[in-house]
Amino acid sequence: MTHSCRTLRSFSRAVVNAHYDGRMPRRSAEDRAPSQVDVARAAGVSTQTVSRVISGHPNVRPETARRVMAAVDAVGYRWHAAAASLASGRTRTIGVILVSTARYSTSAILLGAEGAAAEAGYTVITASVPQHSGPAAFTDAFDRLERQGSEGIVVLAPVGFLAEALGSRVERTPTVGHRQSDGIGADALIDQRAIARMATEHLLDLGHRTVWHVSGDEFWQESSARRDAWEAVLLERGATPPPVIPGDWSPASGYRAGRTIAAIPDATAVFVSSDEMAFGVIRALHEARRAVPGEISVVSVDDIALAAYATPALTTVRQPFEEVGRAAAMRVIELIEQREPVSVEPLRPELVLRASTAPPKG
Amino acid sequence: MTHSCRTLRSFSRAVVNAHYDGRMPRRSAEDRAPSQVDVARAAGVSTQTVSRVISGHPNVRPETARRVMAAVDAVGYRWHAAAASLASGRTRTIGVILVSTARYSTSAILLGAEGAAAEAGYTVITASVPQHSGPAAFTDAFDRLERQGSEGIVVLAPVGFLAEALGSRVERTPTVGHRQSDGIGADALIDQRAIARMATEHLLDLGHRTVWHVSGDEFWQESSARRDAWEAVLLERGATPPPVIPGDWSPASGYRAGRTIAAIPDATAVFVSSDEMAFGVIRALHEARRAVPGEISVVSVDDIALAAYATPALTTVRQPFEEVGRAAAMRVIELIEQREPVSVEPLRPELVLRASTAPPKG
DNA sequence: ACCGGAAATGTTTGCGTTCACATTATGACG
DNA sequence: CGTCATAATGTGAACGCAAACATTTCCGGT
Repeated sequence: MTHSCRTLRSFSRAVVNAHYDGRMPRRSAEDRAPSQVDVARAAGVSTQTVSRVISGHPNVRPETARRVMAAVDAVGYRWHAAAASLASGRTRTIGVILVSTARYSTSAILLGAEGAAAEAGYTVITASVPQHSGPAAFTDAFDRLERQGSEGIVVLAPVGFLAEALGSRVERTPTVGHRQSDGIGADALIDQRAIARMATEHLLDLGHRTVWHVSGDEFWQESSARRDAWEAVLLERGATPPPVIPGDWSPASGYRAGRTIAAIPDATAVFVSSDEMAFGVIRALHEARRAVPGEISVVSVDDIALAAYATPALTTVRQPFEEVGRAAAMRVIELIEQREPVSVEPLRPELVLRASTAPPKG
Repeated sequence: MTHSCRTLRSFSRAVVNAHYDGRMPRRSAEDRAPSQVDVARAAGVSTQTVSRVISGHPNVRPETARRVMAAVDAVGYRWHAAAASLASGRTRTIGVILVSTARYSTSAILLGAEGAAAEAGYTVITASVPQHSGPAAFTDAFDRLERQGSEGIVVLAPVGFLAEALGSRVERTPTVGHRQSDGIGADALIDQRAIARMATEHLLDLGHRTVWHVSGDEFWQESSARRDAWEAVLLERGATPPPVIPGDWSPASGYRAGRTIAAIPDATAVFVSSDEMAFGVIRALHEARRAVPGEISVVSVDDIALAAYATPALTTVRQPFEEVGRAAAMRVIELIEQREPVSVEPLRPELVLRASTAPPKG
């Protein structure tokens, strides 16, 4: 790898390709892969007809198509995506920006997006951004995806500064984020406030006087959205919102929060912003001999596969992650193809009742 | 979407593009995006020089490079990946095939691969395959990735039939699987037998007479590799291997297995093939009033974030998922660039001692 | 048999880049 | 100060495909 001209650093990072590594000799005419020209010759038709058959155009006689496909097999032809992109101006590729923290939700959303994209004939390329990155990392990732030809981009990282970080980029490349309030042209994929509302109301409905809250990583917009909604519900119902106990999505942070809660004598109900944190919370409570749900009820968010196998099994608000991914991908594709959205309904979270909540004692 | 010629179904699925959806008008000369020609004109150099600057070739005078980059900014030039691919014959893209089940390991490995690829200047495209798919789904995914220009492919699905399903494909496109025994040209990324060995020996060393085993989904080669090694260790140490209790990686299957184990009076130690299943096992044991690790020790595999927050905290054999992803990506890239492997060492699993194992009573 | 319109196919051109090779500038050395 | 090697730049062509447009074939209605 030879890099030249460090002085260029100050210029558009969006353009420079840093990975020069020697020339690649052009293949000689003999060992070149067969092209549509070869197929056309073998089938006795024009290259255009070959192109039409390959890309599924109508108006080709079945018999001709059959001949062409036979020729394809005979010469071992393989479609060349790059050439097609160059000629057509289309790549049928969407980019996904994800934060590089391994989590169930990450893979579920990505899988959903990939599936939906594949069904629509699109390919997904990914770019990851280190956790807690600043705006620059996001613009870099965006630029990388754009340079690879993404016709649209899904940002699976609802961070507050996204809209300003991306700036005018979102005008030339359709972009979808998690949330409407990102201001990047997408409808809300899932109503985070509804999640917090369902969780908080569930605890209040059970008879708890108030509900404590372990929040997620402040880096994520979900965290503040849920916190705000939780607070709003409490005020609405005449309860006093206790101070927020900060978390960062990790089980370890949940554990720390759990120790805090265990030390609060009159705490009887907690709304924890993720299942993983809830595991930590419950373990801390357990170690402090505070029974769940006997003394303290816990409701969380996500409904990961393990939620049902916590002790006690977690009552949680399910997020349809895969659907979120599907919806995001479908929405960008609609934007790319300038179609009307099939659905503008936000996805519905769902309260899954299990064993970690109960009415307060007495 | 118009589809024609169903009769073509029988021909190479590897070639046909099913997603014709009307023509896309070619953009007129005015609103066409600026190309290297425009930059060259603005900078007063040849397009070749522009190309050299953009792609980081050496042998360009710094002053010239600066002029070119200024022109790039001035005209708003953006590099066109497809055109470059066509001209150079290289796409700098690797494909990843993954099984569409959302799991921690999936995202961790993928993130690792994406990170390593990005560092080497490669882009990652993904194709998912439904869980429990037959060979056809894998070849389809492989073909999809190839048609998009993947220069190499990472298969994150160590299924037994991979080698035969992929057939000669792996000769033209460098392919890396999880395991050496895939026979698809990759070194073992992680030694599954070592995992089983560490887990089993740990329990035996604690003094247990024998070790029961809850296996993973038979679809995955890991399952049988671990089962074989577990059995081998037992025989080696003069213990009698009890019958395998089948699981499928899910917590629910672990729970079922746990109920089975709870009914076996003399079972004192279990090697569970994944942390998620271990949660299910432990819960079933707990419900059956069988103490862990008091009566029954449990050791599992993965060391997911939640492992430390199970009750009791899971003793488990950690798999370095992200490193696996990195190694896989680096290995394909080495194959693509025909370089010698930087390292052929398989990744080392690691036994993480926590609270779910103990010596047998008495 | 003739006509007209649609279906089927062919011809030409251009997409934006990099390669191979050609040429010109630069600088080290005798 | 001329001579080379080497660095720096330029020229022309090719990459494989689809768009646009041109042409031919087909077929139903008269």
